Parts: sequence; C-alpha cells; structure tokens
Amino acid sequence: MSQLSPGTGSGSPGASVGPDFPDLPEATVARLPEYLRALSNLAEAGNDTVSSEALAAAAGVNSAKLRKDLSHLGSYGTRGVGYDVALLVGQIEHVLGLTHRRAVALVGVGNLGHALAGYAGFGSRGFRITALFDADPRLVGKTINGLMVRHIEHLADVAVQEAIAIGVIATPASAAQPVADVLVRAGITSILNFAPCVLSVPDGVDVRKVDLAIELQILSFHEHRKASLTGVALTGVAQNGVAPVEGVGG
Amino acid sequence: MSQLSPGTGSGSPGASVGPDFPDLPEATVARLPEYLRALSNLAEAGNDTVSSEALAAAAGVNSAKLRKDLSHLGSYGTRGVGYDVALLVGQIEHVLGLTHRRAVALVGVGNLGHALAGYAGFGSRGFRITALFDADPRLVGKTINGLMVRHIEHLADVAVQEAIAIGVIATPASAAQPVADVLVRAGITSILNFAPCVLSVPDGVDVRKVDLAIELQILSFHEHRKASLTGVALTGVAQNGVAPVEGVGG
DNA sequence: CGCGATTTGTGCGTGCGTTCACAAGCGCCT
DNA sequence: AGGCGCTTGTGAACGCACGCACAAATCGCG
Repeated sequence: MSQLSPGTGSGSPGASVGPDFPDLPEATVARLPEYLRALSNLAEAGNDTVSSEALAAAAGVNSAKLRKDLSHLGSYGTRGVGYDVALLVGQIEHVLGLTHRRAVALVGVGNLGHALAGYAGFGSRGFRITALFDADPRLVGKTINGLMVRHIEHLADVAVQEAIAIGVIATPASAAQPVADVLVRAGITSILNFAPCVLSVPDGVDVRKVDLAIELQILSFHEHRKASLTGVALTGVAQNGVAPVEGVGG
Repeated sequence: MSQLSPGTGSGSPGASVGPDFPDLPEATVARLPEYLRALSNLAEAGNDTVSSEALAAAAGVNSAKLRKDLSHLGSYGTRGVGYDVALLVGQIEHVLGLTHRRAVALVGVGNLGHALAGYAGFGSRGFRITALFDADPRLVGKTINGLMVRHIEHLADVAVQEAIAIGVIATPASAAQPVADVLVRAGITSILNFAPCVLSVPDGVDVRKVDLAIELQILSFHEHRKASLTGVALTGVAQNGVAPVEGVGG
C-alpha cells in the first residue's frame, strides 16, 4: 500500500510545495488523525498546552508512542511544559495536507453512499464531497444534501474540472472495479473503497478499504474465543478484572 | 504441525465447543475475513480447489503470508493440489465463530446508522441486526427495514433477551461513551464504534473503531506527499509502468 | 542565581509480522 | 512402479514497531 511512485504528473505543483515528510512511518501516519482530533477537542475546551500523557490518554495510545510519533515531525513541545495545542494542530494539519479543504468525489449513492453524502463528519475535518455519481438512472438527477447526483460517465470531466484527487467508492462489489478504473482514468490518485472486494489499481494510486462486515467478523472471532474460554473455565477463574455484569443471567 | 495449546482439556471434542485458537496472531485474524470472502466468491464460481497463489491474489495479499496464515489453523491444503475451497470456508467460519448468525444491536439511527441498518452486506456475511435503538424520541417508533427503533433505555432488556453480544455505535461522538457504558452494562462484550472518539471500556470488552474521516485524512497525507514529490521531481522519472493519465493538468 | 520538579525527546532491547527460500508431500504421467 | 512437476507448510532472516527508561531541557521558586 505504501508503494510510492512518481509519474502520474497531474496538475499544478505551484501552491504548497514543501520539504515534507516522505519517510514518516505508516503507523505514525495512521495515528496522526487521531491526535489531531484529540487536539481539536482540547483546543475547543480552551486548553493552551497539553502534556504527552494527557494527549495520549485523549487519543487512546501510549504516551511514549505519542512522543515518538510527534518527534518525527519535529520538536514542537517544550520540556517541562508540554505541547502547544494550536501549534501542534497546525503542524499536523500541514503534514496531513489538510491546510486546504480537499474535494472528494463519491460514487454510488445507494444505501451507504447516501449516508456518506450526508455525513457531517467530513466537512468538519477537512473534506468536502463536491460531486456525487451513480450509474442507476433512477438516482441520477436526485439531490442529496444540496448536491445533485450525476451519471458516472461525467466523472472524468467533473473530477478534472474541480481538481478532485480523492474518490470514495460506495457501490456494490460487482461495480467497484470498473468504477475504480474510471476514477483512475480521471486522474484520481486516492481511493477509499467501501465495497467488499479487492481493487486493482496502478502504482501511484493509494487505496484504503473499509469493510464493515469484516470488522464485525473480527469482533466475532474474539467473541467466539471469549465464549470458548468461559465455557472451558466456567468455574469463574477471573483472570482479568472484568467488571461483573449486573442484571444479567436472571 | 502447529501444536496449539495442549492444555484446556475440555471433555467433548466432538460437536462445536472446541479448544479453539486462542493464540492466533491478530494480524492473521484480521485477514481471515478477507480470505473467507474470496473463498466464497470462488465457491460460487464453481471452483473446487484453489492454490495459495490464486487465493492470495483474490484476497490481495502475498501468497507466503496466506499460507502461513492458513497454516495457523491446521493443514487444510493438499500439496501439489491446493486448498479445498469448501473445507476451508467451513474452517474459517468455524474459527471466526460464524457457524451461527450473530445478533447485533445498533445504537444511533441517524444518518449513518440508518444506512447500516439497511446494509445488506451484514446479512450475507454472518450477522443480523436484530435491534435498533436511539435516544431521540422522534426516531423511536420509526421502522427501518422492518425493524422498529426502540428507546435506548430498553437496550439492556432486549440485549439479554435476544442474547446479543455485539453492539454497533453510530451516534454522535458526544453520545458514544454513555452508549458504550449502557452496552457494557447490558452484557455486550464487543463493540464496533463509528463515532470519532475513544471509548473507555472494562477489560474483556473488545472495541473496534471505524472512523471515516480518519481514512480520508490518511489518504490526504499520501496525496499531499505525492503532490510534493511531483512538484520536486516534476521531470517525471517514470520508473514504473504506470498508465499515463490523460486529460489532466489543465 | 541555583535547585528541584516536570516533561520532552530518544537510544535500546524485545517481540511481532513479513518475506524468502526450500524441504516435504501429493498427484499424474509414462 | 517410478520419476517428475507442482504446491503446501515452515525454518530462518529481516525489518518494523512498540515500550521502557533515562538524559536533556525548561520553568518556577526560594
């Protein structure tokens, strides 16, 4: 996934070219958004500075890990004091490329796509869904959240015109690969895929996949395992400090 | 052979309660659902057996990794031939605890929750949302996909009565922690959290988090990085055979 | 001005996950 | 029956990530 590659020379390089962090560990990158969210909350709560301990707790990680993560993007903390919240917010936003709101194209306005189109959480965190597409003529022309659904054949035009670099696929699995091909051909280099299938894209295009059923299946495994354990050790050998559940088993 | 946990001698090895795989690597567990999906597709396509190479391609992973993953659950392949698709499907389903359909409670029937309640992908992959809850009286009583939305104060009763072990939180972030507390108190031990916040739960309760904005922010980072790179190395050192993007750059 | 309390930044050991490479095993063909 | 090609299963090496523990640095106070 982290296979980077030049080429795909797209668009204007003028605006915000900086000597950024090409070697940030992927695990760190995945946690930065979490820190950013926690920091935003802290900033809203009026906090000026925050210690690594407090921020780590708010982000649900180990404090040493947090410090190491942040150290990768420079020294923005003060020993004995902590981190400047506003400064860190700005820095993380810069690293994540969130200094300007990014345009997102959403393909597939079915059940899930409809919800995503109306999801407020995107707008407040650096993204704006600027175009909706579908192949179903019954959905084309419909307006969702003030945005009209267009036929997917117009995707390339719109994507280029509105400088859209991120696409979201919320179609059935059978349609996902063709849609991905269209997205790639339209110059989109980042895809968030909600369809339960593997996408094949050329190098230089990043794909992240979110599969809701898989998440549940992983939980199911642990549930199954826990059930086996309680079945085996039914005597109640409380080997962990789980709080007793009240009002159950009656 | 993969000798797993010789102890835990629990009487009957016959039916379904077995000393399962308590030490399966977490990374492997996270991939098993992907293998299962690929295998299901292969089975539907009429394939009887499949090689690790083919299955790995269908699941989007390295074949060595796939073999090692599968080896953790026993020898279900035949050298020189491949894996028996049906057998492997059954085995993975067994390991993941998907031999019976699991009941899921969904809390928060807003924008996203509504979509999840109607998402067909759950039903076909081992889960059934059997109860919907919300705190908003305007939503309580509404019927979604043939299921009535109940007030969250009834969650504990319903969860116990219907033996629900998995809960999905699709509420705003501000409501997520109280909802999680309610779920835990109702005896639910697995939570899938769509709210952008960290949940605090007692030991023994598993939480998985899906944050849609974070996924986009991770993509944004790579997008930003790619943009910087193309800005720096604009000459286009095409060292890979990436398909040229047409009609971009205007 | 110096000292102690506090917190960052990081070197290092450890464990996990990934990948390579190959021996072992299986079926098929002659 | 025997050999050959193919595929699995796994030992071993490698790299990454995590967490501990501590030195370095800063602030506040007497």
